[in-house]
Amino acid sequence: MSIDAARPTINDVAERAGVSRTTVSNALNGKGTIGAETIERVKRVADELGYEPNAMARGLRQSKLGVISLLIRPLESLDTAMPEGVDYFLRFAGSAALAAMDHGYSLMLISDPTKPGAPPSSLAADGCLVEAPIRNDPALTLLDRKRIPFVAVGVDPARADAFPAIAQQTERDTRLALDHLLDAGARRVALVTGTDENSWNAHARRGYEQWAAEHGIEPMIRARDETSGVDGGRTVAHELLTGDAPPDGVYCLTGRHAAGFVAGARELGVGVPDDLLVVAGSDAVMNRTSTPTITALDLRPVETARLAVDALIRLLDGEPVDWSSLDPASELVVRDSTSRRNGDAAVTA
Amino acid sequence: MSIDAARPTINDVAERAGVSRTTVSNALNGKGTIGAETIERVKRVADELGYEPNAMARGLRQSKLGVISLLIRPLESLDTAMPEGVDYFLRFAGSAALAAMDHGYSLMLISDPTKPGAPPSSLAADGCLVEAPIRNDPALTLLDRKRIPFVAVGVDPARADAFPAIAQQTERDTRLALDHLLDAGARRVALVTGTDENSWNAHARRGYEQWAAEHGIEPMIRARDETSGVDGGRTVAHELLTGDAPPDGVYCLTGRHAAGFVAGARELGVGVPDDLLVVAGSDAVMNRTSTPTITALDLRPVETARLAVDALIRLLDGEPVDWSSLDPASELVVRDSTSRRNGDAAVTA
DNA sequence: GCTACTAGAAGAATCGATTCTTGTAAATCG
DNA sequence: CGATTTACAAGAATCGATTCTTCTAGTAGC
Repeated sequence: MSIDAARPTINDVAERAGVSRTTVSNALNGKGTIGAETIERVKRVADELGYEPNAMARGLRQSKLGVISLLIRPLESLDTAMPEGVDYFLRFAGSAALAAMDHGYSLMLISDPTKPGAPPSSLAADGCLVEAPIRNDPALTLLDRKRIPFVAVGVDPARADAFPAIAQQTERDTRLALDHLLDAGARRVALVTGTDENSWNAHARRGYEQWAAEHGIEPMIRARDETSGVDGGRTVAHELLTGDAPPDGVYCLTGRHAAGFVAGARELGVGVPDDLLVVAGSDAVMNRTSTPTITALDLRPVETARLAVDALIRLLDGEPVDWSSLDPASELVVRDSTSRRNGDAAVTA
Repeated sequence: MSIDAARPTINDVAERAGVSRTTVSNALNGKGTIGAETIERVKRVADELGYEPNAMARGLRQSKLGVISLLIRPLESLDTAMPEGVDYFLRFAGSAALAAMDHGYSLMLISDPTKPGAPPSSLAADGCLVEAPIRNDPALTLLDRKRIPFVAVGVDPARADAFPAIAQQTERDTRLALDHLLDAGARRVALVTGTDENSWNAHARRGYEQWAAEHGIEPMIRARDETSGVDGGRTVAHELLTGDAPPDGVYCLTGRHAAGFVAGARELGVGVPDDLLVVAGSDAVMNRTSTPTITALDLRPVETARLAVDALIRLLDGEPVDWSSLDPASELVVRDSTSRRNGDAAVTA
C-alpha cells in the first residue's frame, strides 16, 4: 500500500553506482562503449533500486511515447455506458489493442479531443485511430491541424479523399445484403439506418437508393437513433408493418435495430422468416444467439482494426501505405431470419 | 495527408507573439499577471499556429500524464483476439474508459509489463488497474516495486491483504447461485471452474466446498481452461452427465462454459431445465439470447469498473479510500435454465 | 620517445513545457 | 518628492531521460 518514496531516477542509479548519467543510460541501452564490469554494476544497481526509465522523459527526448489512441465516434453519442450489442466497437477496440501491442505500442481510449473538458492526454499519443468519423468531423480537422498522424476507419462523408482512411466498402456491402434479400424472395425491401452522419449510414443509404432504382423497387427508408437500440427497432417495425404497403424484407444497419424489428414483427403476428426477411448490417452476439438467429453482415471488426493499426504505424514510421488495398472484405452470414435451413452459410463479398 | 512540418512549440508561439515562453504559458493557463491585451494576442497567435502543449513535456514537469492503464489478466491467457463471450472484460474496459474520462484521464490498455517485449509505455501511466490478478501475480509485484499506484480488481489469492483491491464477494456470490439451484430443486450440484489461478476461481471453489459440506452434498468439481470456451463446456457436460451419479444442477463460472454445458446436455438428451438446472457465474450476451436463456450472475462489470477507477483516482490524489465499502453487489438474473417462468426475475445479493 | 589511436567515461546540450525568482517601468502614498 | 507598491513580463531552473561532444589514460606504431 505504499505510494510514497518517489520512483528512483537515472540520477539515483548513477550516484549509487558511482558513474555518470550518460554511463547509466548507455549501459542500460547497450549503446556507447562501456566496460563490461561497469555495465554489470549499473544493471545490478538499477535492479536493486527498481529503476524504470520515465516514459515521459524518454518520450519527450525521442518525441515518441509508444502510444496510439483510439477515438470511437459512435460511442460519443451513446450516453449510457456500453449498452449490450455494441459488440463491433468493443471487439474493434480489443483487437486494436492487441495489434498495437504487437508493434510495441499501447492503445489509449480517448474521448472527443475537441470537447472543452477533454483530457490533455487525448492528444499525447503518437498517432490516432478514428472510428466512423462524422460529416465534417471536427476531430479530424483538429488532428490535421495539430499534425498528429491519424487513420480514419470509414471516411468523412463530406471530405472523402481528404484524409488517410480505411475506406469500408459500404455500398458494396449494402448490395450484398439487399441482393441476398431479393434472392431469398423479398420483393418490397425497406432500409433502417441510424442517424449518425457517418459514412456507414450515408453510403448504405446511397447504395440502397441506387439498388432500389435499378430493381424498380419503391424506396422505403427509416432512420432511428443509434442509441434507441432494440426499442428503436421495435417502434420502426410497428411503423412500417402497419402501413399501407408493408415490406416483406428489411435491412437494418445496426444489430440492435434488427433484433428489435424481429421482436416488433412478432408482436404484430408477422413471422420471421415466413412473412418477413430480416438482415442486420452489423453482426452482434445477439444476432447469433437469438431466436430466430438473424442473418447479418460480419464487418470483420477484428481484421479491420488490425489493418488500421498496421496502416497507422506505417504512417508513423514514414513508410508508404497503399490505401487502396485495405479492404476488410465483409461477409454475409446467412441465418434463420432469411432462410429455413439449419446452420450458417456464408456468402463472401 | 501531411505529417511533415513539426508541431509548433511554445517557443514558436512566444517568438511570433514577441513575448517570452513564460508569458505564453501564463497567458494560456491563466496564471501570473499578464495584461489583457497580451493575453489576447498570445491566444490568437497560439490559435493561428495550431499550438497545443506537448503532453509529455507538461507531464514530465508536473509528473502526471493524465492516463491510467488497465491490465486485464485473463486476456493474457486468451491467445486469439477477443473471442465472443468475453463480454465481461469488454464491458469492464469500456466502462473504465468512460469513468476515467469523467475524471479527466484517458484509459490505456496494456499488456503484461513483466513480459520481456512489453512496451515501455505500459509503465508510463499515472496509475494502473489490474483485473483478476493471478496467484503471486508478478505484475502486482512489479507495480509495487516501481511504486506505481494501482488497484486490483479481485485479490491475489496468495496475498489477499497485501495490496489495494476491490475485493469481489465471490464466496457470497457462489452461495447465491448454489442456494438458487437448491431452491429450484437441484439435489446433486456440480461446479465447473476455469483454470486461471485468480481469486474468482479460487474463492468460488472454496465457497462451493463449504456449501457442499454444509448441505451434505458430495462435491463434484471440474476445471476447464477459460480458453476452451463453449467447447470446453460441452466436453465437461459429457464427462459429468455420462458418469455414475450425474448432477441435476451445475454452476459454471464462465458464461461460455455454461452455454457449452447446455449444448452438451442437449446432445445427450438431457433437458434444461427439466432434467438439469444450469447457472452461469458470469452474464454474457449469449446467456440472455440463447435458447433456453441461462440464469446467470451479473457481476456488474460496468459498476465495478467505475468503482475501481474512482478508487484509483482517489489513491492518485492522495485521498483516503475505504476499501471495505467497495462492494459491487452482484445480482442473480433468473432465466429459463432454472425455471419455467417467463421473463427475468432478480435475486439481489 | 613521441605521435596516433582507442577504450572508457564524463560533460553539456536538448526535448517542451511549468514554475520560481528577478527586473523594470509606472502608479501610489505619506 | 523620495520611497513603496503594483503590474507586467523576462530570465533561469527544473522535470528525467537521450545524445552529441569532449576529455583522459593507456596502448600501439614507427
